[in-house]
Amino acid sequence: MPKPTFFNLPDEKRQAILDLAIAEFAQHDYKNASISRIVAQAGIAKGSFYQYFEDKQELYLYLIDLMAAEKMRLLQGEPPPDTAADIFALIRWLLRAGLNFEFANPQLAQIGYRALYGDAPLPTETRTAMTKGTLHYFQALVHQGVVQGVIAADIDHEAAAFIFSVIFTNLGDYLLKRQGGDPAHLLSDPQYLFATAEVEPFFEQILHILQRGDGR
Amino acid sequence: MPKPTFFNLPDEKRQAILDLAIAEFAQHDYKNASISRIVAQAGIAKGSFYQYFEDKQELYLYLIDLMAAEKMRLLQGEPPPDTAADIFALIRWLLRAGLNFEFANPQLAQIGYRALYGDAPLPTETRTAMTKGTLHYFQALVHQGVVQGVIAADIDHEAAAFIFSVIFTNLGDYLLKRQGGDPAHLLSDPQYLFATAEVEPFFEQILHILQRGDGR
Amino acid sequence: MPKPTFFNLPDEKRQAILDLAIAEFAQHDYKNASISRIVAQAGIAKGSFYQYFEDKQELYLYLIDLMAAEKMRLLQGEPPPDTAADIFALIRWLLRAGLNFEFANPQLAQIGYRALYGDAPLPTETRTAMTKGTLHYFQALVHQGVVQGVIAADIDHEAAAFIFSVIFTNLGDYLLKRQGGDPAHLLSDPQYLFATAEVEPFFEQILHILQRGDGR
Amino acid sequence: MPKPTFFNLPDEKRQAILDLAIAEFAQHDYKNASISRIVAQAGIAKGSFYQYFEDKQELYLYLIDLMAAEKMRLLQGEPPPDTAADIFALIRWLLRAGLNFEFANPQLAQIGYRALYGDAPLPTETRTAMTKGTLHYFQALVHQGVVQGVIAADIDHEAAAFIFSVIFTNLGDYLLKRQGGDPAHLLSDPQYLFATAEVEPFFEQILHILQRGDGR
DNA sequence: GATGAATGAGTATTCATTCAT
DNA sequence: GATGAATGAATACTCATTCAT
Repeated sequence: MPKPTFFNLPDEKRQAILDLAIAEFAQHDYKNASISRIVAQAGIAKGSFYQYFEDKQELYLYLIDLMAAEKMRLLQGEPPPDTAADIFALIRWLLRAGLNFEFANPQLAQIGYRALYGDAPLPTETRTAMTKGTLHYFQALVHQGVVQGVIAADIDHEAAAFIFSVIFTNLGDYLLKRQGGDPAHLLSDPQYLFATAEVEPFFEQILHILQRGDGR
Repeated sequence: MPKPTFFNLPDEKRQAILDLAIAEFAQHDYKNASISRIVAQAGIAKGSFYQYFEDKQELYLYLIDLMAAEKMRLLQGEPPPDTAADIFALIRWLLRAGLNFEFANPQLAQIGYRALYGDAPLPTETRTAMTKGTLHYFQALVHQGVVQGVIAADIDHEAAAFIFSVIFTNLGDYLLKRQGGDPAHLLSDPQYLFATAEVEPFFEQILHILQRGDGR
Repeated sequence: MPKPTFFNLPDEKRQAILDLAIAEFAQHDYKNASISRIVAQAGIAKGSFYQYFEDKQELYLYLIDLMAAEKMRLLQGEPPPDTAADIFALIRWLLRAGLNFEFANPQLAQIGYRALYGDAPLPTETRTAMTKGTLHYFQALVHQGVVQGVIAADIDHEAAAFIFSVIFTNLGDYLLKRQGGDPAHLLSDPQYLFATAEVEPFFEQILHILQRGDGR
Repeated sequence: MPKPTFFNLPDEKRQAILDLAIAEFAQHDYKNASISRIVAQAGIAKGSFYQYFEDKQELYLYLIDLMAAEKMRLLQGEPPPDTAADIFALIRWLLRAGLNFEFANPQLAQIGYRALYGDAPLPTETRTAMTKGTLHYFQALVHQGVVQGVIAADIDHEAAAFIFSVIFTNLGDYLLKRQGGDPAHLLSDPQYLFATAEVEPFFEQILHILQRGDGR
C-alpha cells in the first residue's frame, strides 16, 4: 500500500502519477520499468516518489491491486444472470465481463499478462491466486452445470475448466490484436474505446463451440 | 544470424555456448539475461562473444530461430496421420507433438513463452508469425475438416482455430505446472523426462470436449 | 545552541527528543545518524525539528555540550579528596569518577568516543579542548604531586600526564568490552547498571602499577 | 582480495588508485568514503573500479590488509632484541616499531584508528583480532617478564597488559597531534616525514614510568 | 508555532559494448 | 581470431533541508 502521503495528493496529480506508472509497467516488465522515467514524465522530484511509495515493488503491487479491483468492479458491477437458471449463461456473462475489462483497461490488462508470464516479484500467494483462482472458479461452475443437467455428465471437470479459463484469459488479447492497428497505440492511448459490437458474432461462435463441440 | 566465426567453432564449443545461452534466456527475460554470465560460464572472453554475434539481440533472435526449427523438426519428424482420413486425428497429433516439444525442450519452450509475453526486441514480422502462424494453420485445418465432413458446417472457422491454438499454446505450460514440483528444476535440468503417460487421460478429455462440446 | 523554541517545549517532550537524539548519535556516527529517524520516533514533524535546531550540526554540538556538562557534574558532584593531602588519592578518584560517568551514561560516553575518533564536524576549539583539556589537567596534578613529594621528582610531567589521560580515556571502554555481553545492548539500554564492585581489584592493580611501576 | 584485473594494472596506475583510496578512507569513515570521489580523482571510469574490486567493502578490507601487512613489515623488519635477555627491551622496541609505522604511514594508521572506533563492516574475527590481539601479546610478554625476573611478581598481568597496549595504541596519535600543525595536512601529505629524534626523550620518559612508576 | 510534502544532489552498483593488444 | 580491460549511462534509493499552508 502506498503511504498516506500519496492519498493526500490532489486527485488530479495522484491520478497523473498513476496513469504514467500504469503506462510504464504496461510497456515494460517489472525490471525494465523505470522509476526515473516515471518521475521525469510526471514532473516530480525523485525523492517525492519515495514519499509516496516505499519502493518500486510497493508501486507495482499497488498497480496489481488496482487491476484486480477494477476487474472485480466490472465482474460485480452488473449482477450476473441467475446461476440457478443456466450455468452457460453465467459463463457467457463471465467471458464478456472479462472482455469488458480488457477493452476498458488495456494497459492494466497488459500488466496482468506480464504478472502471469513475467519475472515480477509477486508474493507467491498472489501469483497462485491469479492462476489457480480462475481455474478453481471455472471448475466449480462446471460442477454446478453438471448438477443442473446443462453440462454433460461424462465431461471431465478439470479439462473443461482448463478450456474455459484459457479462453477467458486469452480472448481479450486475441481480439485486441485482431483489431489490427498498432498495439503500442492501444497501450499508450488509454482513451481507446473498443466497439464491442464488432466482436459479438465471434463471441457467440466460441460459446457455440464450447457447448456443442466442433464435431459433426 | 551469427557471424561465420561462430560456425567455424568446434562443434562441441559452439554447442556449449548455445546450451548456456538457452539456459540463460530461459531463466531470465531478454533484458535480464546477462551476456557476462554466459561468457563466464562458457569460459570464453567477453570480446570473443562479439566475434560470434553482432550483439545481444542477434544471439537472441538466433535462439528464437533454433526454437522454431526444433519445433518444426518435431512437428514434421514422424509423418502426421493421413489428413485426408480424419482431420481430428491430425489435430490430436498436433497437440501431442506440441506437448512433446515442450517436454523435450522445456527451456526452449520457456523462451517461446517469454517471446510472446515479454519485452523482447522481436521484429514485428517474427512476432506476428509466432501468433498468427499457429492460427492460420489451424484455420486451414478447420476448413479441411469441414470439407471432409468431420467438422460441423456451421462452425465459425476463426473461432474454432482460436480455441485450438489457445489450447495448443497453453497446454504444455498447464501440465508442467500441474505436475507441481519446482518449475526452476524443470527448466535447469534439461534431462528431465516427463511421464507423458500420466497426461493421457486428461489429453483425451480435452479432445472429447473439443469434438462434442460441454453441453448436454 | 538550540533555538528558544526548543527550551519553550514542555520538559517531558524536550527530554524525549533529547533521549532519542542521544540514542541515535550513540548508535551511529555523525553522518549516519538520521534526523528522519529521530523525528519519526519522537512523533514530531520534520519541520518542527528545524524550529528547534538550526541544523543537524547544532543538535550534535548541543549533545556534546550535554555530555561535557554531565561529565563535569559527576566530576564535581562529590567533592574530591583533599588535594593537599595526597595527589594519588585524587588521581584514583578521577579515574573512578570517569568510570562512573561511562557506566551511568554509556550512550553519552559513546558519543564522546565517536567525537574523538570519527568524522564529526567539531569546531577545532572543541576538539582540542576535548583532548588537550584532560592532558593539561593531569599535567597540573602531576606538578602538584611533585611539589607534595608524592610523585618522584625525576618524572617527566608530560609523559606522566599522557599515561594518566590515556588510561582515563580508555579504561571505561575496556571494562565495558571486558564485561562481554552485547555492547549494543549496553548502548540501547540506559537502565543498564554496572556492578562496579567487580572491577575494583583490577582498578587497584592499575593504580599500583602507575605508582610503583612494573619493574622489579 | 581485489580481482586479478587490479594486479595486472601497471604499477604506477595501481599505486595511484591505492593512494587515492587510502587518502579517502583516511579522511572519511567507511560510509562517508566515496567511490565516486576516488574514481573521479583517479581519472578512471566508474565501471573500471568494479573491474578491480567486487565492491566498496572489498576495497576497504584490502586497505585494512595493507595496513596490517605494513605494520607487520615494520615490526618484523629489523629483528627485535633478544627476548631472553630483557623483556623491557622488547617492549621498548615494540613501542618504537609502532611509532615508526604511524609516522611513516599516517594515513594507514588513521584507517586503523577508524577501524577500531568506527562503524566499518569488519568481519568480527578481524575486529577482535585487532583489539584482543595486542592485549594478548602484551599479556604474554608480561608473563615472560615475570619469569625472567625483570617484572615484579606481584604485578597483575591483565592490568599491565592493558596499560602497555593502551599506550602502544595511542602514542602515535598523541605525538602526531603534539607536533601541532594541521593534522589534515599530515593526512593528505603522505610525504610527511617525522623527525623521530624529537620524540626520543619523551619516549624514554614513558618507559621509565612504566618500569619504575610515578610514585616516590 | 507546527506541519509534512517537495526537493535534488548524492550514493553504490550493473552491464552491453568497444577496442587496443 | 582471441583477449579482457575500459567505458559511461543507467538503475533504485537516501536524506538533510526548505517552505507554503
